[in-house]
Amino acid sequence: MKVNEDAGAAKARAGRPRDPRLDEAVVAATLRLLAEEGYAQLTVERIAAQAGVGKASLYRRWPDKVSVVLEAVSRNPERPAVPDTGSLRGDALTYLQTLVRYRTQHFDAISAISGEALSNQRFGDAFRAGMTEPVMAGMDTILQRAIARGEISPETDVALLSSVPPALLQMQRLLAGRHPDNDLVERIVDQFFSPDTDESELP
Amino acid sequence: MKVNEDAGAAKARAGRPRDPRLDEAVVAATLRLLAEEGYAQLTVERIAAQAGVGKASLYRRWPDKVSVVLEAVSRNPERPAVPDTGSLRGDALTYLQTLVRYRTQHFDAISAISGEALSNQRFGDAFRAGMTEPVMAGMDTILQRAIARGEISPETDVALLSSVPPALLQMQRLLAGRHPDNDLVERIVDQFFSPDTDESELP
DNA sequence: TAGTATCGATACGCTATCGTTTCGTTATTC
DNA sequence: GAATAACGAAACGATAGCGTATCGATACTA
Repeated sequence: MKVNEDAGAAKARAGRPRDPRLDEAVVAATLRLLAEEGYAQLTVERIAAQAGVGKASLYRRWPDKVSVVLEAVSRNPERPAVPDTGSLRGDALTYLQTLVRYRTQHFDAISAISGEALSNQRFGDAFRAGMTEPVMAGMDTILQRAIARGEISPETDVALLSSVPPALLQMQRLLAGRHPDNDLVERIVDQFFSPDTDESELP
Repeated sequence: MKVNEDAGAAKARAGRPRDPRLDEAVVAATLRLLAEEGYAQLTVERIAAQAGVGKASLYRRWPDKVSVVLEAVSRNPERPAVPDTGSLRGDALTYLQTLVRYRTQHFDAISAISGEALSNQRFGDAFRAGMTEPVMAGMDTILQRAIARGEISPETDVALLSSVPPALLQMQRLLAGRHPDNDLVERIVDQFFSPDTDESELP
């Protein structure tokens, strides 16, 4: 079932080879424009100009504009390691602060296409690939460990609780118009990931 | 400081008067198209056709397409009364179930412009007018009452907790692709608006 | 050295859609 | 009944943006 001589080897063809840095430049430019100006303002010409790339090179790699956008937002950039500080509060704080620090632009770009995600299958899949996978998976791990330690009830709705940080970070961004900061992360952790600060179990 | 003869009275002019039902038809059509097909697919021609209205009548009322969209999403439709069942759990359950039942389309329309809200001032304001005002205000009242009754700590971050239901309902809509139902509302209420079901204060 | 594929730049054709205008008709005031 | 303004329908001009094609230059294979 061999596909082609160079399908696996990926080398040895006549002509000038493609510059792999152009792929990255286009993706980065797309994310930046999406985050800063929104999907409605996004044009192929502006992506190419922002990336310092000719339109032809872009269309050599992707069949149309939508495909560029979908790949850009569903690519998973550097994923922060899930911390293991020994407490739910510590883990959540560390993880969320790292996320906020390194992935603000990516979150904004995802938000910029969220409107289309409701009515368009491909955008919905890209939204999930860019949001669920990298964010909620980490929170899930953190919560499972907290349950194993006995910090929170085994009946905790982990899936629901995992979606609280990304949902609130995005919502506060929309409501307040500012990027989330460490203060907001602390409020979220205090309210939702600090077992029993005000009620019980003080031994 | 009189503006015009009929500015306040709003009547008594020559010629056929405008039909106020057309305003409603345009707004309703805009919300429906936004919710079902997204902002990127929205055109003036389709709004007019969906509303059964000529384009001229639309442009007689609004200066451009953006203004139509902004008015449609920031109008506040029927606002459900804030219930007073005597418990946080009962209030939250009743209020959120009513919201989910009656305002799903409006929420989806708001989501459809949320991408633009990040990068465009006017859309940001419309998002807040259509989301913050009608939803979080009700949750705020419910939580203040719960604090007064002693159901939850006075140090509860009310603003943050108020934003959990709309944020989670929208997020789950994006993640799961289905409209929120009573089951999801119950999970949210169980997890975030049911004081101390699994820890303490059983007398 | 010949052949080929990529590069940025740029011109091109095509389509979609905005916002305007015109038409004959209808509702209201004077 | 004359004047006026809104009504739906439809044609219109203008523009923006997509995706393609062409250019000379460049980088690689054979």
